[in-house]
Amino acid sequence: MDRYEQVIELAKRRGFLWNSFELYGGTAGFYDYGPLGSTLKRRIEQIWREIYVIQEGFMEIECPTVGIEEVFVASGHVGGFSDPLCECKQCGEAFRADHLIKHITEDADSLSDEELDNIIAKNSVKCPECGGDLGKTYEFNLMFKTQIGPGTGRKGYMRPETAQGMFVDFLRLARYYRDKLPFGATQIGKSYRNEISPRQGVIRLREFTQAEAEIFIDPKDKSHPNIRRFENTAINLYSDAAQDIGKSEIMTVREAVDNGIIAHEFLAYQVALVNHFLQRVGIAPGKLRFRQHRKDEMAHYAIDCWDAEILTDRFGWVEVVGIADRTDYDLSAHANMSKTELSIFIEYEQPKMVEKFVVKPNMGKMGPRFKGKAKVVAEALKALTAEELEKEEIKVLAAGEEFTVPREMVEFAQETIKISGETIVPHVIEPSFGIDRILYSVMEHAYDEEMVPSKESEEEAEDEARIVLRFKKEVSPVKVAVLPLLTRQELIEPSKEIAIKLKDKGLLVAYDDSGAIGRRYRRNDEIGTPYCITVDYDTLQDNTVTIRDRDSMQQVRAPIDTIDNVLYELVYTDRKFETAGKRI
RNA sequence: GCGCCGAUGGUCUAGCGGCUAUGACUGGGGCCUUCCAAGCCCUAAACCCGGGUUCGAAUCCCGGUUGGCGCACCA
Repeated sequence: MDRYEQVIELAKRRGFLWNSFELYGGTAGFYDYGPLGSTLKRRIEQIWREIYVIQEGFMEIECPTVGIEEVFVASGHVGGFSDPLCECKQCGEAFRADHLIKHITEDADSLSDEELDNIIAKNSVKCPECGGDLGKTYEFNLMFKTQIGPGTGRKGYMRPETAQGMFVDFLRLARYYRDKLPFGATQIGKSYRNEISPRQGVIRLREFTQAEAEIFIDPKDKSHPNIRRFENTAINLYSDAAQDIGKSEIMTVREAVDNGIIAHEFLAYQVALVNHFLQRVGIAPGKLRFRQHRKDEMAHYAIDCWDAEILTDRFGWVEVVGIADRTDYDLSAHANMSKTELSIFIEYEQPKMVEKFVVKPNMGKMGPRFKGKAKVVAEALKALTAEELEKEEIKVLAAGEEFTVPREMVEFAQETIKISGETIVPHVIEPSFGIDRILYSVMEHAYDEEMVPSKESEEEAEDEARIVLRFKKEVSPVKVAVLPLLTRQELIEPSKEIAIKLKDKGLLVAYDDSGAIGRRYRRNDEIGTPYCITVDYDTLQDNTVTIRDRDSMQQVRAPIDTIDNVLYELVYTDRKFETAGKRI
């Protein structure tokens, strides 16, 4: 049993992850989050929100998971998110049809399926594997298609990423942020991709949770106002160059920027922020690296792109976050599609005075003379020089026709114009998180089997394994278990009272009075509960209980009346366990 | 999508033509129990689905579903 199997087995058994639709045999690529999984996921998302929404100030929005066709035509997903596949009739191997004819045509990737078939037939392209005949080319689009409304209603797609919602809402967002760059918006939600063959459990799903931020910045200023926060943070970088020698390198953010390893300060800040987030939710720092996209794997419009990768036992390095400078690609694409300018007006610190040659055709005179052609003639005039405009009879070519314009119909002058700013299309910095993958990684990195001496077999000295999920206290689904030492009414009653007190403090509490105390400790270790409170007979004498620490199995004794505050501080602040009570 | 290998209580598993289908752990109820999976009693719980072969199928064959691995794919 490898680590993956151990984690998945525990996850299934204890209510973290279940195969969806199991009752009906299940379907690949879908997972249910059970009671603990769902809670764990929410805790991870909550930390994400704390960092991106509260600290960074990128407000969260919520857009539909179904999108209309235009959105995904603009984003390129309708055309580009599918691949033309064609299969060998003999051996069944599937190939990218456009790749098969790359050596024959130049623009192979822009051809239709029919055109691809034609070229394949004309050049009698055969299966590269076995030489067999190739079948018809078909498009495999990775988006789930649906229909909006009844009948022949409008075409819709399940969104393959949450990002488009933020781009589509750009103008509204810009207004919300009062037209000041940089600003950003975030979204946490489900996205859908009809994967050809989803595998590897929760690593590749057909329905998955993304957390994305779209940060809009000034293309001419990619510094970050708060870079000092991370300047000296050391990060494990696996740059393009480092990949050539196959060894990542730990360096500070400042070094990475100064040496041009990360394209610019703003992107470097985002890389550092992701690093901070992943470690806070419990990813082992030694199993985390940032890999730069190679020149040939990066999207053509992107300036620089880094993937956060986490080392897992079975799958090796798994990509969990992508951080990219996508330039103005997305906004420009939607601007073209929607025929709406998606830009921001940036005011200069000092208005610029610009000398400009201005041509002012007198439309009141030109209109009657040139009728319907007046507009094109006027446009043509604007392109002329002062010298040409000074002639008595101005000859101008417009719409393939020569027109003669009398001098008095057009004025021109050298003018000084005040320009107080300019319109720019912001660049987009996009950190995009795969929450499901992060959740699995958090579980795997938290999973630990520890050998502890067994009480019973002292002579044989047979140790037994203690399974512990060493979650960060912040992310553990259950924060504290309350356990009467024995199943006796006089201990049960005060235990339940303590549980209520802790719930009132907002802590997720488990109460358990079945079985021997040791068994209950182990049950809670297995789901990563950081603290157990035990009520014993001393409690009835002096109103104190024991608090047991999951990682060290040490106990302290603390009074009941402040137990809720103590637990809260242990879980959510830096308060040390040793300070929680008297060491036993 | 192709190829190879698997699928038995909640979990892990035995069985490989002839049962009332092993066993362990877990779960529930009870007894006992003063701090790390103790003991005793009781109890619940499974042959992935559909066809076929056979007197008889958990077992053999075919198809499907599903899981793992390899290939392809992975904006």
